[in-house]
Amino acid sequence: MLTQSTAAPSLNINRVVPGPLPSSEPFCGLAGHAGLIATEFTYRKDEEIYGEDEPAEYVYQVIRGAVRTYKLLSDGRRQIGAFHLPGDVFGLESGIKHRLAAEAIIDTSVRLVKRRSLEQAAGTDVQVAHKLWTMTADDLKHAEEHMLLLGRKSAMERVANFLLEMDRRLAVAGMMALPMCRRDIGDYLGLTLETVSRALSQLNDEGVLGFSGARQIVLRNRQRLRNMDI
Amino acid sequence: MLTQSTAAPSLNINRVVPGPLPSSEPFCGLAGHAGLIATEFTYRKDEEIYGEDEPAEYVYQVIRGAVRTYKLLSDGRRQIGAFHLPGDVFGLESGIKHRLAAEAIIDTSVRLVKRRSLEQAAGTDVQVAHKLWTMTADDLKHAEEHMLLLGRKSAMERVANFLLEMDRRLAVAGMMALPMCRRDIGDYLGLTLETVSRALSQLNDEGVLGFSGARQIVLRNRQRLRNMDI
DNA sequence: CGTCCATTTGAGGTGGATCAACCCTAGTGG
DNA sequence: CCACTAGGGTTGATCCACCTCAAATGGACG
Repeated sequence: MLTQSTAAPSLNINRVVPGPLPSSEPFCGLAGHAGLIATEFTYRKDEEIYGEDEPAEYVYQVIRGAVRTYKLLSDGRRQIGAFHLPGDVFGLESGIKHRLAAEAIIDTSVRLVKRRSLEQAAGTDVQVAHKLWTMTADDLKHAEEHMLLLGRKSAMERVANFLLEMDRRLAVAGMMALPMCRRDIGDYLGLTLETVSRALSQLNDEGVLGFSGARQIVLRNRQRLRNMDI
Repeated sequence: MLTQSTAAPSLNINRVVPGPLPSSEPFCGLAGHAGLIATEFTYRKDEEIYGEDEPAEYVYQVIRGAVRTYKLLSDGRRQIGAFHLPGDVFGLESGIKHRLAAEAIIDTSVRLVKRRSLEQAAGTDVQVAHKLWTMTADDLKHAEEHMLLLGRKSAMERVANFLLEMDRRLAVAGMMALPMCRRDIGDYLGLTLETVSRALSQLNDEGVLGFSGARQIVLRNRQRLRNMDI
């Protein structure tokens, strides 16, 4: 129900587009490095990129589209840990396995490099090693803030927080086009999709935001949202 | 109410006991390194070790006692991110500030090293750099599992999870002596202290655990707890 | 022995979940 | 170009797991 992947991505060899790393914004400042070959890859909407506990062979960067990483309980309950948008790196592990699964939310292109080559580079270049550390530390910072949200914030505070986060990350010209559905938002915020929908409707009624389509949102009063977010 | 620290720890110079790092289990394999000086320090119950957003000048390792790291909302709601027990490292940041506050839960001794000296060591030694990364990655793994707990698990599942975690980390001879109060447990699990108490009472009634004092717990049926934890 | 907290237990309230229609819109095919 | 359909989104009604408020109990310590 939650995952509708149709084929193991590793089998879609025909979609692999190898190439050198571009010198502009190259995997967050990791490229120009001996032995770092980036490959491009495309996933369709809802396609699995990797599964939980799968060997972590690659590190990914979103080029176009959006990705959700999540954990599942045996009865289907899902917690989305993060949404990854163009420019974001995901799938970076210091251990041997991925600890969350990853799926494309919409049609998505990623750049990927072999984790092994990244670790080799880190073994000879302390700058690469430092970059790996700070990327993981940034993920930890996000997780720590999200624990506070999940453990202690009300539904409205969570939704306000989500809107401000997405506004910051993907608004163009004051408008954001959300790639994810209400269920994804709920599974990110520890709520049901109905509760998310009700909170958004209330914010619309209060004039804090405006819709032009369920996933096209414009924030009209960011300060009110910041006050809600505490 | 939540913090009853009586003095800034940096002022308690009289309690500083400088010394070289012992060669056995030395700061999780980081010592024996040029320029890494470890200092010992003691905090009383409920004393603040560092505050949220305070400059991250030191990295700490618990020698004896227990530490909670947490975030606060402006109205006093608290989310404890982790409990740190003897051997655990905490306060390691790649950025300039601590993103959670830290307090001693009971009288606690820590070993501390200057974060700057650790980063210098990492700048010349890739093994140190790698160790910093894996320590942060371990914290991230814990945070990811805790997000699933906070976002999607029931009260009983959370308490079962907590008991198994503490059993693993601090049980001696099948018995655990919890250093923290019910409020701390609640703020760790995103519950109230009453809900924690009721769950523990129910587990006691069902024979899954036994008390010998409110904080002295023996698990009698770990498998039942594992099933509850999903 | 009395005081002070921490903990337990009880009673009742509520925020968000659940269950159930209904609606809207994009995509499809005639 | 429009009718039909399916999936996502909204809204309403009801329920219940956990919270809140309150009081009793227990244990540690002077």
